[in-house]
Amino acid sequence: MQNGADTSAATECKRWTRRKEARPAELLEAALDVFVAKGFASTRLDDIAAKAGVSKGTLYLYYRSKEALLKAVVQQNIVPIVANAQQLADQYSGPSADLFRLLILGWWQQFGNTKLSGIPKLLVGEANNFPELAQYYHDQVIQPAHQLMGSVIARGIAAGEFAPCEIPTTVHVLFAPMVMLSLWHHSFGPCCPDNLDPIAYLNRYLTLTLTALSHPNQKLIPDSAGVESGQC
Amino acid sequence: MQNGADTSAATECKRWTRRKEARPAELLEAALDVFVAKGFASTRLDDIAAKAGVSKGTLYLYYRSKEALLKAVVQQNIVPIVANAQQLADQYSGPSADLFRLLILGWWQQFGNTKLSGIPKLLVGEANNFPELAQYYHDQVIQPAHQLMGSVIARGIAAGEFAPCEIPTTVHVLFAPMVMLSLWHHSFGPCCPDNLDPIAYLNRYLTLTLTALSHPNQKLIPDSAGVESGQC
Amino acid sequence: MQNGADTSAATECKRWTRRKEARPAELLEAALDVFVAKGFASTRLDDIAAKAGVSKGTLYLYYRSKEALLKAVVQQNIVPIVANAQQLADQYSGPSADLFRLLILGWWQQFGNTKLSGIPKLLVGEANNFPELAQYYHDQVIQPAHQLMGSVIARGIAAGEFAPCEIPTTVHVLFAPMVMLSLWHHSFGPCCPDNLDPIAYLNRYLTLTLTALSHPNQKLIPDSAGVESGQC
Amino acid sequence: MQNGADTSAATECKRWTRRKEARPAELLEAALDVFVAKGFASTRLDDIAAKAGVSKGTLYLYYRSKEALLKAVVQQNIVPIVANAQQLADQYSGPSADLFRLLILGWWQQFGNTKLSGIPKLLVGEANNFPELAQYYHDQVIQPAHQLMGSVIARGIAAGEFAPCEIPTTVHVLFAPMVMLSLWHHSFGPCCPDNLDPIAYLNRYLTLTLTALSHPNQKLIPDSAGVESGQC
DNA sequence: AATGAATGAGTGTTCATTCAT
DNA sequence: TATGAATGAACACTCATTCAT
Repeated sequence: MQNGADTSAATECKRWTRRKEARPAELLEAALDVFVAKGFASTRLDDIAAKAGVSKGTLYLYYRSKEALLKAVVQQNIVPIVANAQQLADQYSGPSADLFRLLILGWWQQFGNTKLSGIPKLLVGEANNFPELAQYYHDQVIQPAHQLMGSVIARGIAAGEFAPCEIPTTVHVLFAPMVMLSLWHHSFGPCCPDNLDPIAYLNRYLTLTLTALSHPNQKLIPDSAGVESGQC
Repeated sequence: MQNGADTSAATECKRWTRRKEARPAELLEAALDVFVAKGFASTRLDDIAAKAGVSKGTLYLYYRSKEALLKAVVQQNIVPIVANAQQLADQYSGPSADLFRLLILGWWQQFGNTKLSGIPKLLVGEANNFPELAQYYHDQVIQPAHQLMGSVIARGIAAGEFAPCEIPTTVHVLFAPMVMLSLWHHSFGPCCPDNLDPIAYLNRYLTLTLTALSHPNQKLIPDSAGVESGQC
Repeated sequence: MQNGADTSAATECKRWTRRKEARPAELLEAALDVFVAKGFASTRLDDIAAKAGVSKGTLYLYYRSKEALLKAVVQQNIVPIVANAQQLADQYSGPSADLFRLLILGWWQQFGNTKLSGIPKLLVGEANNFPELAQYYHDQVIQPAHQLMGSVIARGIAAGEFAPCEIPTTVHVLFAPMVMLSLWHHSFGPCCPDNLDPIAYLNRYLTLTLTALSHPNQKLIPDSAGVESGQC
Repeated sequence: MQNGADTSAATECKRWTRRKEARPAELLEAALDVFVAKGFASTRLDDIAAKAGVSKGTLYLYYRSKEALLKAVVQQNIVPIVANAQQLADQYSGPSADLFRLLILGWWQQFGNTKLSGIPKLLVGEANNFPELAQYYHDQVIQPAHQLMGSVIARGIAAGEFAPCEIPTTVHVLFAPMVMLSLWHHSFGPCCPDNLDPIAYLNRYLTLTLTALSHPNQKLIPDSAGVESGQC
């Protein structure tokens, strides 16, 4: 339970009053846990209610439907994080590589190493079923996060730290390993003995990424190599 | 019922024979389509049957259950792919960077640019519900694929093309963007206007990756920076 | 909660006192409205509470259950009406046809043209579910009302104004159009463009009824015509 | 079970084939029974299924929803009846009073004395909740039936048998006792000891009605009497 | 081999009722 | 007295699975 507070005897006695205010957060936390563990469709509202220590009906006092619960989980937990990171970047003066590293490590501490890291799995799985939610997540999280990483890279290029490159695509590529770390943790990770060490993974990621960014692009694919798009 | 045609006895006979043998593959293809589009839980067997042009009961002549169908979809489609790639690598002689590039482009043509690319999304979403299946996929696909990429990198290091590095973690990091490309295509991609161009993505990925691999690692994170693992 | 006004202590006090006494009546009025509009089962106590401007819990301070509320609605509203009519009839001296007409018009003004007219629909719909309530309504309302109309007809026959007839059955027949007017108003009426004009209906009803009552019965159905009862 | 046929040994053996065709009718009959007994909202689909001897799921093979079931009950049972009556009237030559009587008695035998007589109660109770259904019933049943009765009265007036009158309103008034007989049967009737004899009721109704129709209207309500419309 | 009618367990959602405040 | 948060039983509806044909 993230929040270690909440339990001094003094506060405890105002149980009823506190409950009412705390309930939504409690429910959301339980919902997050179960959604992440089972996926959206396989989650039973009973499970969430049980985990939150309330009856099934209580859920409906706070959230209109199962889908609304999922939406709330996403909205409540995700949006603030990107804003923090943006602020950090705005105030930072120093080498862009350091800023990049700082942001990645911050991501790890505030998101990746948190139960919140289960959310991307949820959304990837349900994006087709709830396009509106996917859109929301894209607009509120992915797009700003990409924006942020892009601005850091641009900053580095401007300062001559990084080699010039096409930024949006670069960001897409460089974001992938972070997201995959989340997904792995909540999908194959638990199944596999060769458990991935996230710290080693992050260090390696940073090394590779910053090495790549700081060297001029090699001409690696001759123009004639012709990678062409197909169907699908 | 799927076609009103009461065709001639002759063709009827041949078609039936062909049908019988082709059935399992037809069913799996239909299942793949629907599973990928809706996710496991939201897929109705009715939909798969309808798409395959058979009755719902027929599915059970070939597959014991919905879960078995999912397993079959995965097994049928995935296993062959890695073997091909391994063979290609074994026979290749030439620069490791070129081999790397070849494998990535092969992956794109045989998997990423195919409806098979929907499978990772499926498995990520259901790994917790079907650990056995996740294990299977890990053992049969992920592990061999990582093995392969690892051997290519080792080959490059041995030849002095790539800088020495810790291989397993590097592979994890470098595989991530490929998988994410699949996932993106089947989750957020359809929702978002700034549609990602896969070819540009792959080119940028190769450039960044091979640049990083071919340069000695910078000391980017001072030992004192202390990234420490937490809970979760 | 229903109004933001924190009025002065003085009025506040008076209002509260008044409120307390008025509450049951207010609740019943709200209940009547909603029951009539939606039917018993489709009525939510929330709706009644909201309409009455109280919390749902308050309803239970005054009425044991939803069913009790329905009973109270019926009891509170219906009983007084027949008594008034009976009194009117007792005091009346004059042609029986005029008395008949007076009673019908009184019925219209005090009941038919009132939200009370929604009650018969309620009872018809729920009679099977609440036999005790149906019994109560029959004993307290239908039976006395029939009694009254019967006495008026008997009075007319005794005075030679009406032709002799079997009274109880006649009353049943002659009451039907009145009840139907209520029911129509609260069922098909609102759906249909050819809106029934109640006044024209009542006038026509009176004309037909009094014409029929004041003429000797024709022999309309030969004894041999044989209408025989069946099952059901 | 209305239809005494259906059960010879020969037909019985084709059980499966026959079932499929017979099912909808069986379900509708069960639905009619339960709906009439309990009202729409208080009817559980389980009850209908049990009464029909099928599982709950089977209902959904034939009817999309509870509401659709109600609609089907109404459509299947009601519409044909009016058509029959219209045909009878079209072919009849003879005194209009006799035709009137014939139609009323036909109504009794084909509808009033049948479980179908429970339908009006249903519709009156649910008209507000399903306006579309009410509209349908009005258009398909009430309106044609009124039309028919109106044409009979017009025929009588034209032939000099009946006194001239305003027909639509008259029809409304004269239809009421028939409908009420149905409603009574399925609401208060079962609760009350003074059980109404339908045959006596019908005879009395016919006598009163035909007496009224065949005499010139008395001036019963002086113009000054002023029945005026009010609120509601 | 193929069908599709039938099943019934399972789940999201509603709502009358209760009770701590 | 009044509240409204909480409950939990109840029910419509779904869908994987079965099986007589």
